[in-house]
Amino acid sequence: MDERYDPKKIEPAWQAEWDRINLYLTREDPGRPKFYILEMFPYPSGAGLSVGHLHNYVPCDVVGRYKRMAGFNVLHAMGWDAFGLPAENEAILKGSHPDETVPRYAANFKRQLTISGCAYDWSREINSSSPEYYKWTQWFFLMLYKRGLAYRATGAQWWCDKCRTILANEQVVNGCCWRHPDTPVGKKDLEQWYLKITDYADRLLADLDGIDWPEPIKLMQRNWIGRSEGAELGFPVRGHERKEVRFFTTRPDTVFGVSFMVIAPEHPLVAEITAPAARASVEAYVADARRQSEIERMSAAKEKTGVFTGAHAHNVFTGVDIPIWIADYVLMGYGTGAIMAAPGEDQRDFEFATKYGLEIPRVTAPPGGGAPPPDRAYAEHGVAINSGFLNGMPTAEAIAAVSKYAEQKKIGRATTIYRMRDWLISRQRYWGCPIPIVYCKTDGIVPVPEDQLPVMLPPMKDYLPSGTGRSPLAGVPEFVNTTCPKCGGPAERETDTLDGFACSSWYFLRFASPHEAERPFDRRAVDYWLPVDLYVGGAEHAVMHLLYARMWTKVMCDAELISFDEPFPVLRNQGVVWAADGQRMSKSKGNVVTPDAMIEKYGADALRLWELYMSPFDEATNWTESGIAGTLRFITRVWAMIRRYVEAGCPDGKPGPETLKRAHKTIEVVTDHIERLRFNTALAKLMDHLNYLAKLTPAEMGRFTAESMVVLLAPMAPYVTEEMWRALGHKNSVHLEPWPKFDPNLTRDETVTVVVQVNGKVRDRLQVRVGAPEAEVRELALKSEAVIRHLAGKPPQKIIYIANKMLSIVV
RNA sequence: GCCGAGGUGGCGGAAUGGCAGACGCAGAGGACUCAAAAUCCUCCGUGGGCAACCACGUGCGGGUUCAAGUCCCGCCCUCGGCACCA
Repeated sequence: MDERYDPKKIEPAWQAEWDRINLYLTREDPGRPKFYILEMFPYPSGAGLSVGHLHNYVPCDVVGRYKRMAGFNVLHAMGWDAFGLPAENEAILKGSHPDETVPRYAANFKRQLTISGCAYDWSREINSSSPEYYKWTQWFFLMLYKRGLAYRATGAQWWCDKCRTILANEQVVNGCCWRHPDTPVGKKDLEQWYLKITDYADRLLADLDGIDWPEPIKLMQRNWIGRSEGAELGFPVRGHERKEVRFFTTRPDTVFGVSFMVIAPEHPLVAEITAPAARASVEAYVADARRQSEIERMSAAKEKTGVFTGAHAHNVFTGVDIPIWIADYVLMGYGTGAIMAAPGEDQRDFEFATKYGLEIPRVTAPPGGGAPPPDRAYAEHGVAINSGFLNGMPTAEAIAAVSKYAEQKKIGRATTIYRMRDWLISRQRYWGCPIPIVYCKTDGIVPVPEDQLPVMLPPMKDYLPSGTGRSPLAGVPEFVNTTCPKCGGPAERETDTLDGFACSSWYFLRFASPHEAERPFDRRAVDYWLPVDLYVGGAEHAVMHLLYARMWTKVMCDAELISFDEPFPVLRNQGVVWAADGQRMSKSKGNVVTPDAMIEKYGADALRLWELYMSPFDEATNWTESGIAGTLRFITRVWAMIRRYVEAGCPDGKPGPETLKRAHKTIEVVTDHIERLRFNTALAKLMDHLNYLAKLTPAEMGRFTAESMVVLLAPMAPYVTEEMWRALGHKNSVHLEPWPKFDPNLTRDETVTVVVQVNGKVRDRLQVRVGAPEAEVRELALKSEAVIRHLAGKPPQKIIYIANKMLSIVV
C-alpha cells in the first residue's frame, strides 16, 4: 500500500486481476438463494455513456455486489438493445452502416462500464441485432401468431415523415412522433401486423395490484389501458331497415335524455345514411377532418364543430326520432366510433347542443333533490328523473336496470371497453428483425418453419428508408423471392421488420441462458433465475416497453414456457441527471460529461461515490462536478487511516465500547440503507463513521473495526477497497468476503437524550438510562434550571412523557 | 383542464408526528510551510446580544395536536404525464 492514493495505478491493475480470476462469472447454484438484478438494456449510441447513465448503473452495481457478499448467487449481466430506429438513424447520419457502428459503439459502452468498475458477467453479453438472438425474437413472433395473437389488418396508420415508418399509438406523443417531438404525425393506409395486446388488457390491469412498482408508473399503465365499464346499445336508423347505430356509453341510465347522436367522420355509416340534401356539407366536413393533421384536430378542441347528416335514429327508450350528427370530437378508434348524446349529463354534448340549438333534456337530478344547474351539464351521479321506468332510481341502480332491460329486449348489453389498442409492430425500415412470414398465392400467409429460422437480415449497402411506405428489404429480390414452405411454389417474403420493442420484450429471459442454441432459453436456467428480483430503469418506459414485456411474459406463461406471468415483480426508477444547465445532456448541446473524463481526473471510485452521494437514487438532479472533490477526499482519508493501521502492524487491540458500538451501528445502518436503495445516506453514515475513526490510534481501532469499514465500502468503491483489503493481509478478493453482521447487543444504547419541552419549546436535554421511568425523568426535569426559568413559577397543567424521547410540560 | 411528483441554509441534500439543517460542497479564520498545494483544527440558517441566551425560521394562508418539514383544508410556484375516451 503506497503512501499516496493513486487511482490511476490501482484501478487498471485490479481490473486485470478480476478478469484473470473471472471474479464475476455466474453459474446456477441451487444451493444458494438467487438474486437477479437487471437494468433496462441500453441502445449503444455513438455518444457513449455519460455520467447521467452511471447514475443508474453504479447504484445497481452496488446492489449486485452487496447481494453477492450477503450470500446470494447474483445474476447481473449487460446487453445491447441494438436493433431499431435510433441505431439506424445514427448510422445514416454518420454516413456509415449499423452493421459497423453497432458493434463499435457497444464495445465502447462495455469499455466505459468496465473502467467504471461495474461488475457484469460479460460472458452473458447479448446483442438483439445478432442472428443468434433475433432467431428467437422471430420464434416468439411465430408463437404469438400460432396462438392467434398476431394478425394483419389494413387501415389508416400513424406515419412519421422523419422515421419514415408507421408508429404504434403509444409512439404518438402530443400528435407528434415520440422520437421527433417537433414532427407531427400523419396517417397512411397500409396493411400491417398487429399483436392482440387488448386480449390481455384485463390481466395487464388487474395484475398491477400484485407487483411492487412505483405508483406513478402503475397509474400511467392503468390510464393507458383505460378500462371503462358501461353498456353497448344500438338505435335503428330511420328509413334504413336493419341498419343501426351501435354505441358505447358509461351512463346507460341517461338514455331517456338522449336527444341526438354523433358519429365519427370516418364512420362507415356516414356514406350510407347521409340524406341527399346534406351530402355536400357532410362530404366537405369529412374531407376537412381527414385533411387536418391529428394535432390540429386535437388542439383545436376548444370549439366543437359538426354537421347534420339529415338522417335520424330512433331512441327506443323515448320513442322519439333523434338527429344523427357527425363531429370530429367522436373518435373512430375508441368504442364503436359513435355516441349517444345526453347533453344534460355530459359537458361535451352540452356544449355541442348549445352551439347547434339541439334539445337539452334533464334526466338526472342531484341526490339531495333540487334541479340540475342550468348553465352546464350535471355529470355527477344522482337520481333519475323524466326517465320512464327509471324514475327515482339512483344512478348506479339505473345503470344496471338499463343494461338488464337492453339484454332482455336484445338491443344491447353491459360491457367493458378499453382505451388501449392493439400493438402495431410492422416497421418499414431496414435495421430490425425480419418478420418470419411468407406470402404464397396458394397458401396465403405462411409462417416460416422453425428449422428455417432465423430469416436472416440481408446485407444491404443502401438501406435508407424508401419513403414510399415500403420497406427497403422489398428492393432485395434474393430476399423477397422464396418458395412456399407449404406447397413449394414461388412465394414472397414479408419485407417489414419488427418494432424494436419486440426485441426488448423477452431479453430478460435470454440472460439466464444467453448461448442456448436449440431454444430461446433453457427452461431450467429460467426457472432458477427468473423472475427478475430488481428491475431498474427510466420512467420514460412507463408504458411502452413495460407493457409489452408484461404481455409477452403472460403469453409465454399461458403457453407453459415459463411458470410466472409478471417479469418484473419489483421495479424502481432512477432519477434523471440533467446537465449543469438543467437541460438534457446531449452532444449537440455540448454539455455531456463523460465518465472517462471524470475517471481521468478523480478515479472511478470517487466518481462512483459521487454518483451515489449526489442525490437520492430515485430523484432527478442537475450534474455538478464540485462534489467529487468531497468523495475523493473521503477515499483519501480512509486510505490514510487504513495505511496508518497497516503500518502499525495491524494491531488487534481491544476497541473501547464506544468504538465497538459505532462499528456495529454503522454495519446496521449501511446494510439497511443499501437494502432500501438509499445510497446517499448509507455513504453519509460511512463518512460520519470515518470522522470518528480518524481520531483513534490503530490499537484503539482494532482489526474488526478497520476491516468492517473496508468491507462495507467495497460495493461502492471496489478498487480502493480491494487494494486496502490485500494490504490488510488477505489473499482473496474483498468482493468475495461475506457481508459483515452486526451484534444487536452492541448497538443497543445504554443512555438516551430526553428532550424537555415547556409549552412546546425545547428548554433542556437530559441524559438518562434507557427506559427510565417517567417519575425519575420528571423529577430531573423539574430541577433543571432552564425549565424552572421558563415555568416562571407556574404549576404544570399537564405533563406528557414519551419514553426515551421527550417530556413535554404544559403550563 | 385533469392526474402525478416536488418546494427545507449560498448549493446538493438529512430528519418512524418528538432536538430542523445529519453528511458533503462552497465560503471564512487558524495551524503546518520560505511559499503554494495537500493535510489538520475552528466557524458557518436569519436577527439581537461580549456572552449565557432570546426571538424568528422548512413556498403562502388557515386548522388538528402537549408537539407539524411531516397530518387535514384552501392557495401559489416548479417539474413530469395525459389531453374531446363517450
